[in-house]
Amino acid sequence: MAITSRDVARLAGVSQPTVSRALRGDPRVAAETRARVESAVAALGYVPSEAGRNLVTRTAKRIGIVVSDLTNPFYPHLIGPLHDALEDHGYRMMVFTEPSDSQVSVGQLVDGSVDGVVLLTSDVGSALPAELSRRRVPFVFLNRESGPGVGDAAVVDNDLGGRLAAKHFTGLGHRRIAGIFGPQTTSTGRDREMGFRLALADAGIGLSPELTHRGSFEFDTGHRAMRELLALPSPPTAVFCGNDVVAIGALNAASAAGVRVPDVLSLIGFDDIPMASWEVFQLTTIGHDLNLMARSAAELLVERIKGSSTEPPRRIMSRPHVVERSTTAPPSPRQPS
Amino acid sequence: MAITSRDVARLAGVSQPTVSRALRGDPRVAAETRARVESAVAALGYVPSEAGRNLVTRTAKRIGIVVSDLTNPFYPHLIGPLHDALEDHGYRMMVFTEPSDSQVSVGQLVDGSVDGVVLLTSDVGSALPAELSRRRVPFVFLNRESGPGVGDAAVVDNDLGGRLAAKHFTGLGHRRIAGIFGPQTTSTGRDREMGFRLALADAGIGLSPELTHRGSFEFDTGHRAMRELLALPSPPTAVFCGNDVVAIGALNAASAAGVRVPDVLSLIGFDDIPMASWEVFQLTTIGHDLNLMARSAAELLVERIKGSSTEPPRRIMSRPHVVERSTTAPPSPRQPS
DNA sequence: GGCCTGGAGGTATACGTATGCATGTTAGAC
DNA sequence: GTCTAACATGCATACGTATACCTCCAGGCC
Repeated sequence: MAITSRDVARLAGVSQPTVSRALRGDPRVAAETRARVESAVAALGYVPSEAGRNLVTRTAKRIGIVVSDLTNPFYPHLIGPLHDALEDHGYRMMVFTEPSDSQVSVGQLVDGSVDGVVLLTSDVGSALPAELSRRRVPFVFLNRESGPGVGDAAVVDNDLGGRLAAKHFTGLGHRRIAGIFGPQTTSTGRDREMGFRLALADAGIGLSPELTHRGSFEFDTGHRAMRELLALPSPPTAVFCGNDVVAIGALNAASAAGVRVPDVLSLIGFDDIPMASWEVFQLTTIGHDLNLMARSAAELLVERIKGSSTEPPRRIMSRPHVVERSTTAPPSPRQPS
Repeated sequence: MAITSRDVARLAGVSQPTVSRALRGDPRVAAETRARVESAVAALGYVPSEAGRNLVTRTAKRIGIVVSDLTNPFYPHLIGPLHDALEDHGYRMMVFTEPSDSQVSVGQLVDGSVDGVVLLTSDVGSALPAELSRRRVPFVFLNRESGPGVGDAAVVDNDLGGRLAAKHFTGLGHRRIAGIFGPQTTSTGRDREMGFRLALADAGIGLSPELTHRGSFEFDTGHRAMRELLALPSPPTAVFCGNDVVAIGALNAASAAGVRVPDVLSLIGFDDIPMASWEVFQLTTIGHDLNLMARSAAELLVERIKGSSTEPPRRIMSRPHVVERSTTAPPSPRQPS
């Protein structure tokens, strides 16, 4: 039914392998022959079957992307650049969305249908990376990692980011400070919290349990936690959020409660997604280059695919910085510090 | 290098075809044999090569998704449910992102690497659907369509949605009304504008050029257009936006200009994405079931793949409704109507 | 003018799976 | 006890491409 290279060969009056060679740019085929093949290809509208090619080359030119939730506004900002970077290398993108790594059907990643995998939402200690290693399927962590030295990774210095947030708050004079952190089971959640806590401790400030919230990196996490924080007898004057999406949830809860930001409440997010700069938010945040991080992951993965699998893991860690907007200010004098 | 069904066969003491049959659930293989095969599979960690399978079955169990921009907050709300619906049918998802249909490399869609295609961002008159038809690659339009009867489609009644918006405005007493529409080259942009204009005309209200803006369905479109509308000597009291993302851009511009919504300005969006219900927006909008629309598209496509390609195109059109929140109110008495 | 070199393309085959057909074995029927 | 049918499995092959290897031919060199 479909047109094959054999049909092209017949029309061009050559053998099937010559068609293959002509199309792959093999220098051994004469210019005149190549032209004949190409016109036959055009005449028939021939497109090489990738199944045939995959089988013989043992290569799919496809990369799997494992991500837990596409509707979270954060991930598209990584997946977009990732798609483009992979495309530059001739790879196409297959998306696998499951609530957690452990629910990803490993078979789909090790059946040869992808040449490599990008892990966006792996938990600490996830079994998936180990499984991929065992099967010799190249992979790279992007944004999150499941542990040190497990594999190539493109991440931001989360610890430093947490510290920067803490210093920004303490520098403004805040002392009653809260955190709405990401899950302890994620490297981003854990490291940002750790950096934040350590830098607060340097300033002699502790983080009591009532001022500590944790949850997935979603709008609702920030929204719910902020409601609870505002209901405290003595609410915090400053809140650090695990990422921008959480911060925006918090900001909405504050807005709903009629709490003015930054007058009575300061907020810092993390990531500097485009939404953070929208006028209604003007979110002060810990920024880093998402685009670059995604491209770095693509580069790491492509090199891992090309190179030997025995090279030690590489880690590209970018440096975050404070992006000051309008959700941070000195604590209100009305509030006792 | 990799483990093949032949290795499994050797270990289980059967022939390669028996392994294939055992794994595919062929009733002709004895229970005892099946058990032996299965334990050999487990012992070797065998996973069938999908390239081999694809070649012989002429099927990839993969669906291509063509979308112009993943970072637009709207599309993930379709792609998420779409992914899940396709997965329910055993299909995996390949994402192709290009600024426009015409830049999608058609070869990647007709080389047998996908069994069908979902078109999310086709322009009116796009050549891609025709090309897919010609190549007998099943496809379905989701949200947008390139023309009537071109192919299966899951869409919302955009014309009705536009009418509902107009009626809501006129019902509140607005007479100086503006529109920030989507591109005329998209079915959603065109039909929403048409319905809106027609219903306004029914109420004896025209839409002058100065009150008509158009642009892609992005934040910036709404933002820029709203700035211009607010700079008019006599700004509109109500603005209908092509979709929620545009409306949120407009809302931000209004916020930046210190224009109070809905006191002096009413706004209506389209789609009712989750973001529309955030407290800082509380956007009145034309709602419909995005989840259902995505699932409908998946069903249409799967049936098209299974069935004959000669059946006439089917079109599932869902009915939108007004979701009233806090961006609409009667026009301010200060404003001369 | 024989020999060698290199260019151009053909021949044969492999990739890993699924399946039509042939084969062998066993049990049931008469 | 032979014949047959049904069942379980093996054999052969096809899917469409890429590539190692071989062949053929022309031209240059001595």
